[in-house]
Amino acid sequence: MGDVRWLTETEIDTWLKFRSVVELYPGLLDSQLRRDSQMTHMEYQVLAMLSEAPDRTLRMTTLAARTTSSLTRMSHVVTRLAQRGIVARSACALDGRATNVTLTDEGHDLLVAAAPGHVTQVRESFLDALSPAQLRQLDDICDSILTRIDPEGKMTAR
Amino acid sequence: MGDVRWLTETEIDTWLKFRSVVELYPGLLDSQLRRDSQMTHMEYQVLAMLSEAPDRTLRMTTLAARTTSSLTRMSHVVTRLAQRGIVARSACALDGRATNVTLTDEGHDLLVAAAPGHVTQVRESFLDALSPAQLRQLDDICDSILTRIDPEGKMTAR
DNA sequence: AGCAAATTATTGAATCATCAACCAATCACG
DNA sequence: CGTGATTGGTTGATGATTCAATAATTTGCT
Repeated sequence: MGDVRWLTETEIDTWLKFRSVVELYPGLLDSQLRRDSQMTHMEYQVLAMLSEAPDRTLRMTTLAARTTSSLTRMSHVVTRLAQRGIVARSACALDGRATNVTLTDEGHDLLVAAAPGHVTQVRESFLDALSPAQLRQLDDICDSILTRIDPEGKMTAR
Repeated sequence: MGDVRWLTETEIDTWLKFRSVVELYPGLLDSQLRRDSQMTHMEYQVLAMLSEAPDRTLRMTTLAARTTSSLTRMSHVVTRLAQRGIVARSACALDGRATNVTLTDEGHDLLVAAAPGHVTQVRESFLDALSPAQLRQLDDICDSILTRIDPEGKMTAR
């Protein structure tokens, strides 16, 4: 239990900026997708990950890991998407505990319709805001941070 | 209405990492503060900003801007903090529309008790994860992003 | 002065996330 | 081969955030 190392002025500045970004960014993504495509960013991410998976199907745990979601949260998200006919749940033949989630055709149509707006948002607020050098720097920076906050890579599996 | 510029593989990689960070980070801060100090990160930020203000008092709008919060959200947060005796609302003498929010002594004690744990969390998950060069890079990167997502600086006033 | 527009803030309903508790299936290992 | 531990997943209650609507005050203009 050593003493706390308080932050310097410079550290506070950088920290508060970073804090603003992580606090503001999720809401930005949510509001564009909600407004234009009636879905949250987490829902979009689910559709995107399923659309790239074999048979457009993934297990709950995998889906949660690929979208940085807790299993609990994913369960609620999938319940809502299933009620809307966007995904379908099914039992996994290989493991009786597991649940498979499949993207329906309807869900795929929804993703196709939502993608341009979302990609444009990502370009305008992120990719086009930074130089190629900054993007490379940020890639490394995110690696370092993720190593600290999710050492096992449980939440960030690819 | 031009065509969408889809993302390259490299862009997708960087984007998904960044996305993971912004998605994971707020929850990390919340869970440490909730566990150790019975408050959310937004509540901590309110206490921190008030503690540095003259008379430990700020107007709602200023408080919202300094904590990257909407006014609506801040109104709810302040209602809860006031119920717990951590802050006090009062009318602003200069502008009949405005509300002042003041940190109580009890609130200040709570902040003092919570600060070491929070600062340690910030060091371990952020400042100590990055080199001095990376911190400088990230400072610039955050400036660029914030310019895009909050051009007027409405949410990020200091 | 007088009135429209903008600013400041609050409220209530709906939505979403988190936490704790739980259940069922599989694994590890004596 | 059985039993305790682990893994995979769901549920319901609680709490926080957003959205839309509303109200009161001030500002800008003529």
